[in-house]
Amino acid sequence: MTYGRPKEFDVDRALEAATQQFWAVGYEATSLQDLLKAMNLSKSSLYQTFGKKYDLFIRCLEHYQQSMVNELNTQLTNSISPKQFLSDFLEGVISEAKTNATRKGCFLVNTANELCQRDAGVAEAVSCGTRNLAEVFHRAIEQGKNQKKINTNMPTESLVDYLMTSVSGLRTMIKAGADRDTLNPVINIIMKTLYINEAAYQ
Amino acid sequence: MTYGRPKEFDVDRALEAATQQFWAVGYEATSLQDLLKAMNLSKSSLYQTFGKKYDLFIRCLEHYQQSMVNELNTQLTNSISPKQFLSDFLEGVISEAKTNATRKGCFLVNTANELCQRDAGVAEAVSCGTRNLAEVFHRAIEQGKNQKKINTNMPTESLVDYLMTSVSGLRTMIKAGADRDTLNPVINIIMKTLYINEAAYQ
DNA sequence: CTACTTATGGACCAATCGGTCCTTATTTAT
DNA sequence: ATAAATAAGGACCGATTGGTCCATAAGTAG
Repeated sequence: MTYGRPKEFDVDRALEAATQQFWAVGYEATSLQDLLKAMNLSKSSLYQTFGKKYDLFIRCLEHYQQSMVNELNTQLTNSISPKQFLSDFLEGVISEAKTNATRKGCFLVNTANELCQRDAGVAEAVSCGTRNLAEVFHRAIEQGKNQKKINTNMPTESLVDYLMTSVSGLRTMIKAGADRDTLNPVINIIMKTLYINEAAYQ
Repeated sequence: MTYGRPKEFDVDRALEAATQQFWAVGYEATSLQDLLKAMNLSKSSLYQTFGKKYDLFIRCLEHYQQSMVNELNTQLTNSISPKQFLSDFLEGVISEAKTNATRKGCFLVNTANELCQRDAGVAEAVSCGTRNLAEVFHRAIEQGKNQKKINTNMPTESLVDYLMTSVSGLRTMIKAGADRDTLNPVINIIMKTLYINEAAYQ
C-alpha cells in the first residue's frame, strides 16, 4: 500500500533538530542553510516533507510545546509536593544562567518576543502553548491550595498569571546576563509570594 | 572653523527615528531600506554619519537607555511617594497591552531577548542600560524603606532584581497577547510583595 | 575666485535570502 | 519486467541583503 522510495532520514529527529536550531537563534536568524545543516537534509527533502520555512517553524513550536507540557506534567505528578515542583521548576529555569553553553531560554518566550506582534499565525501557536503551560501551573496551584499551603484568598488564575510573568521575566534576566546568585533571591521572593502565609510568619 | 557642505538633516531626529524603527521590529527584521525610509536619509548620509547598521544600532540602544532613565528619574523625583512611582510605572507598562497599536515593549528587553547571547557588544550595551535602570529602582526602594513602607528585612538588591524580573515578565506577557485584565492582578501581587506588610495585614 | 572639505544621490557589488523545478535514484505494486 | 510513486541532489531563480565607491553638489576659508 505504501509506494515510492522511502525517506533516508527520521522525520522526528529532523523535526527535533530544526526545533533546536530555531530555539537557539530564533526564526529570522535561522537561514535555510542553517536548517539544512542542522537537520542534515537536502533542500528538496525539507520542502517536500515540511513545506516552507514558516510552516516548519510553526510545526516546531507545536512540537516543543507538547513535549515540554508533557514533561512538566509528569514532573508534577512525580513530585512530592506542588511546592517542591514549583521550586524545582524555577531552579531549573535559572540553572542555565551564565553557563558557557548557549542560554536558549524557553522557545515559547523567545518566539513571543520575536514574532507575536508581527505574525498572527505565530501568535496563535504561542497563545496555545502558553495556555497549556498555564494549565500545568493551574493544577499545581490548586493542589497547593487544597493542601492549605497556598493563600486561598487569591484567585488561582491570578497566581497562575503571576507565575507565568515571573518565569518569563527570569528568562529575560538570564538572557540579559544575570547570574544565579542574583536570581536565587528572586525566586525565593516569588515562592514566598505564592506561599505567602509562610512568608508572613517567618 | 567648520568646513564643507552642511548636513540637510537633523542628526538627533534621525537617531530618534532609527531608534523607533529598531525598537518596533528589532535588529534583524529592520533592513537598511527600512532605516533609510524611517530616517529619510540617503544611504551615503547614513553610512557617513552613523557608520554601519550595527554601529547605528548600538548608538540607538544608548540613546534609548539614556532618555528612558532620565525620564524615570524625573518621574521618581516628582512622584508623591516611591510607592506611587512604582505603581504608576507598572501601570504604564501594562497600559500598552492589547492596544491595536504596535506593542513595542521595552527596547532593552527586546534586545536582550533577540541578541544578547549572540553578540558581546550588544550584551555590553544592554547590561549598561539595565544597570542604569536598576539604579532608579534602587533609589525608589531605598526611599520606600526609609519611609518604613517596604520590608527592610529583604536586601534592596534582591528587591531591585525582583522588580526588574517582574517588569521583563510583564513585557513578555504583553507581547504574548495578555490583556490588561489579566495583568492588573499580577501587578497587584507584585506591589503587595514589595509592600509585604500591608499584604500580610489586609 | 580658488582650494578645500563635507554631503548627497545613485550606480554598483558580491553574497545571501527563501523558494521552485527538473533530473535521477530507489522503492513498491502489478 | 514494467509502471507508478516518492525521495534526493542540485541547478537555477529573482529579490533582497548590507555595504562600497564615485561623481556631483554645496558649502567655508583664504
